[in-house]
Parts: sequence; C-alpha cells; structure tokens
Amino acid sequence: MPKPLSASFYARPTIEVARDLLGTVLIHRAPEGLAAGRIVETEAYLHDDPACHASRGPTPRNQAMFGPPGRSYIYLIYGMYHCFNVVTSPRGVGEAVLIRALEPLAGLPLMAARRKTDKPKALCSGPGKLVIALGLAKLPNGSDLRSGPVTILPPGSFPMAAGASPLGNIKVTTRIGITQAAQLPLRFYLEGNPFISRK
DNA sequence: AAACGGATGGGCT
DNA sequence: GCCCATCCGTTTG
Repeated sequence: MPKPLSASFYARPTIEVARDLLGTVLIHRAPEGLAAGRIVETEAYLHDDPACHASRGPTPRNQAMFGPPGRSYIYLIYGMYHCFNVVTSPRGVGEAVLIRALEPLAGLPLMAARRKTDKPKALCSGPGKLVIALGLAKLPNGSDLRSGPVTILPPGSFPMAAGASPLGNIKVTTRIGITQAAQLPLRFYLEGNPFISRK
C-alpha cells in the first residue's frame, strides 16, 4: 500500500503544490467501495487573490483554508454541487488548490452509478463531477488527507489502469468560471490529457 | 459546435 | 437581494 503525500508536500507555495499535484492519485475508500483517479487539472487560489474565498479574511465557511495544510476544503457551489480543495502553504495563510479533473483509474462502476453515466470521460471531468464520482460531498471540512478515507498518493504508486494515458507536459491557462482576477495564469493541466474539464 | 438558460441554496454586502 | 471556483438538456447556426 503506497504512502500518502507527506505534510511537507502541502506546506509549500500554492502554485508549486498545484503543479506537483498533477499526476498524483486521489482515492476515496468508502464503505460502498474504492474509487480513485489521477489528478490531471488543478487551480491555485492565493491569499491576495480576489477570486479566493479566503482573500477577505476568515469566515465560518472558509475556516478550513486557514487551518493546517494537507486538509480538505469543501464547499457548496450553485446550490447543488460541491468543490474539493486541498489546503496548502503554511498554516494560517489561507490558500488552497482546487481539484478540477481526474482520469478515472479504479472503481469505475461505482463512479458510474454515482454519476448516472458510464462514459469514462464524463465521470470526473469537472470539479462538481469528481466530487460526485468519488462521493466526497459529505467529507467533513478540514479532514486530514494523510490519515482519513480520502488521501492523495504519489504519481505512479497506484496500479495503473489498463489503457491509462501517459503523463504529458504541464499547460498553464487562466482559471475557469471566475469573474475576479480572471486574467491570472493559475490553472494547470496535463497537456493532451482527454479527461480535463475543457480546453 | 456553440450558445443559452434553468436548477437550487448558502454566503456575504 | 445578489452572487456565485457548475452541470446538463435544449436550442440554434
């Protein structure tokens, strides 16, 4: 069984963490079964960045972002979906990385049942989709991603699914779906990967 | 292929 | 009361 990413992995500048998370494996060992996918798309949210929930100081919703790195930050968006983030940087700064897309690796039938589709490219190709596919919506905010049922494993440490695509170069673009600070180059994805949310 | 609008509810000015 | 770090079905070109 591979070891989850260390606490020191997350306690680094958020842009570095966002880039280095590409190729790692997000896994949820739920009572219903295991589901896992390779992270292929991320976005960085910085403390002085108007698009970041933490940029205007702590509130009840965003308090996990000010806690220790390597914990979850999950929030409700548009009344019906959730977004899953990993808290980064030294404790108290208020930064995180949004996980935007996964390449499904394990538990595809379970993902298909949760998502109500069995098309592999539709399972995890968006932040709301992957939360549904992995069953992350009810994970408590601030969950430790080194010890809980939801963890992130280093690249290549998980048995490669048949036909899984190779890792490409990292491409950088502006972030998706935001209005504030929309010009900042803080979205990262594996170039050519068919499982990203959009080109 | 792209554009559009509806669903749906908590957070914050 | 307005604003969303979204998704999906429908319409339009």
